[in-house]
Amino acid sequence: MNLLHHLNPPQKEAVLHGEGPLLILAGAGSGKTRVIVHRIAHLIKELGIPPWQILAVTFTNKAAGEMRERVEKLVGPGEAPLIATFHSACVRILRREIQRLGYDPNFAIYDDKDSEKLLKEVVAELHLDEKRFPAKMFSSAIDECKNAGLLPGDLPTSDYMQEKIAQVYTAYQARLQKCNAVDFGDLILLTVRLFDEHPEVLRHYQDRFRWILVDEYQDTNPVQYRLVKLLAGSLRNLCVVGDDDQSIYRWRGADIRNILDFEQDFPGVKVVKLEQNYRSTRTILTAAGSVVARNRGRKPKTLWTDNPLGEKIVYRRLTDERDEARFVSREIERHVRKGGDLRDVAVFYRTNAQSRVLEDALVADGIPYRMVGAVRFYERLEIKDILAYLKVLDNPADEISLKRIINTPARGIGHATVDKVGELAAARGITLYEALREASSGGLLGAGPRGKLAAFGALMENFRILAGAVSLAELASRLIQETGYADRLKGERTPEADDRLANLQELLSALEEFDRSSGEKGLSAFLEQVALVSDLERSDAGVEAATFMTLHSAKGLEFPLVFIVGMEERLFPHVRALDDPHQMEEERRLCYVGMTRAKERLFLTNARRRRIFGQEQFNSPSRFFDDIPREFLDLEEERQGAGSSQWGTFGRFSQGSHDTDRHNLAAIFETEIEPDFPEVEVVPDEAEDAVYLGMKVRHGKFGVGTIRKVEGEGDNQKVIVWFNTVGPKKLLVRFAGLERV
DNA sequence: CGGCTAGTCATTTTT
DNA sequence: TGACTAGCCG
Repeated sequence: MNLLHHLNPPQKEAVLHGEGPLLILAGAGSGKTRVIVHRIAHLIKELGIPPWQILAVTFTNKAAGEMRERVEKLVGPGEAPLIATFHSACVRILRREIQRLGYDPNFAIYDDKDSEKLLKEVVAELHLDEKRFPAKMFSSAIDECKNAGLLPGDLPTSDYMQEKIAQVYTAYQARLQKCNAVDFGDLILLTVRLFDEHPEVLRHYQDRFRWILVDEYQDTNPVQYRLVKLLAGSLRNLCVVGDDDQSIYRWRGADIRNILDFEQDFPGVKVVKLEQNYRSTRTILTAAGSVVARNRGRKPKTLWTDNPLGEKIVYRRLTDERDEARFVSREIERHVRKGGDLRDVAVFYRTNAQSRVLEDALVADGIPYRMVGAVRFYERLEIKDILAYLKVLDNPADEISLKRIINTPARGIGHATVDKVGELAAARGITLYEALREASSGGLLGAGPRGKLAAFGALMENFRILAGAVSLAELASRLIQETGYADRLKGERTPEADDRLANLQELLSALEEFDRSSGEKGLSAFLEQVALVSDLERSDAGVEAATFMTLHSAKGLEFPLVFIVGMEERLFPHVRALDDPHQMEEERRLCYVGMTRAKERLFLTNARRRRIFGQEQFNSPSRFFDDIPREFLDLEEERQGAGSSQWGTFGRFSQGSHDTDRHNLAAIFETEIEPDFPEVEVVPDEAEDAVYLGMKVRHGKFGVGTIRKVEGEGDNQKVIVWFNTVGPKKLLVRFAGLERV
């Protein structure tokens, strides 16, 4: 197979580049992944590089998975190199080497919640006032430090606050180490520290990974950059791919300078620009480009496309957010009526709070949707509880998990008891788990608590023995039963408790699957996957439903039909960005990312009036409209033949005089639109035999319910179902996938 | 221990 | 406005 066959000249150039640093500036929709995948295949198949000498790094598991799949298609199954996220690549290294830094190889990985809990304890121990020094503040400060690659000793102690942060950071790290745990930031930072402090280890990995590729390079933070630079060493076979215009994670420590200054940092670098877009219509691409073109800190580039001009971008200013949602819902319905597929539709918003009213509207119209990044499976209470048991079995030093389960379900071990054991542990310099055993025999506690601790200790010891003997699914199943966790939930007899039980069942299925596919890799491996993957691969990706997500999670995706809602000043761009030019540039990039997700049709909407935190707001249209050439927009007023001449002034506004101009523009954008989209009139029809009043049905999302009303017939038939969990829902029978119970 | 209430806080969140 | 949480009381 000819690897170069379907590549354009710059793509070929990037694929064929040999040794030495390579920077690929890949605009939106320019075939970036295609280039990386082909480059990897080229290294292996043409240059004869052994796959194990190649390391490809991405930011998400999803991206890594996709890339691996595509590489395997080119080089054959099992022949792909290590393609991993930054975090999982680091875990791999740390599992082998972390003893050099004073941790055990079975270290736990704390998520944000776990580490904040630990931080709270640290703040309390240092007798700091929680009001003046909230744990959250330290949490983000420490996170920033870790992103920047700073150890506690690197912090300036000039002012009081800095000093406190350094103090808490130091104590926090000590506590983490005592728990034999690391947080997300540590995964990267400890790896860098390992390389700094143990040059021979670094040399080993430099020798191993001779070819390195980094995807989404614009999102790397300074430690990640340092890590990459260390690994690339003197061979400098480093290929980074990114787009400065799509850098939207500055607030999380991503440093856009990593990509802007790459050429200075790696003299002699080969730079390839991928500027042909294969995704969007010319209208969409040009409009998006004009929004981001206003930014100062960007690499000059011009995206172009051979695609047709396509339809105009629809702009609508609606009365309020509910009206806006109904508009979206109606347009989606129209798309479906024309024979369109719901999987082609995505709705993006700036803040999660906006999703709710959209959900309501789609539910009311019976249009199925799925929300990306909503409640994560592994973050559910009951799942975290059972996982905490597993974590203690795997790593008894894990104090946070131990404290979580010691009285869950309730077994009469209160705070006072735990505190006493904690003091004992501190005094003896042993772990809480070890102190447990001592306290359950010594004279520290009264007979009651002592007995309860002893019982808990015995329970855990039994499970530890069991853990070595049975499968993970079996272990967890017995854990759920024998700790009384299941009984407690069953006793509640509420829909919520039933949900929880169902979730636990799902956890068991995930464990079974892991037992089957991973070949006895064991508890540590499973917990690691949980920590790093954060969500269960849900099989609903192929379900016919519209997709809702924040603009941030939209990066890397594409849809034929895209809605961006809430295009208003103070919402998008967000209020917090209004007085910070750097943040404003990021908002612009975010807008660019959102718009360039659309392949064929783009809808931009906003609301004149919006309730935010119970407050009415009247926001003018987003300033991003200032930069979209007027001829690319479909405004309703145009159809009515009004006001088009006013558009001559469009686009001339300078950033400096924004506020007054804003009002002019707002006036221009006030378009005559039906204030309301009334509910569809429907004729009840009870003769239909597929569904009937009073029928008990099950819905994939809402569970079991009873049909209270049937409306319409054929494709448009709707039912109102009274669900046990969520109450009444109106559903389109065709889509609801109702199952008779 | 657990259930309630009053007070707080509200951008985005790949791992 | 509404979701979450710390702290109090039964």
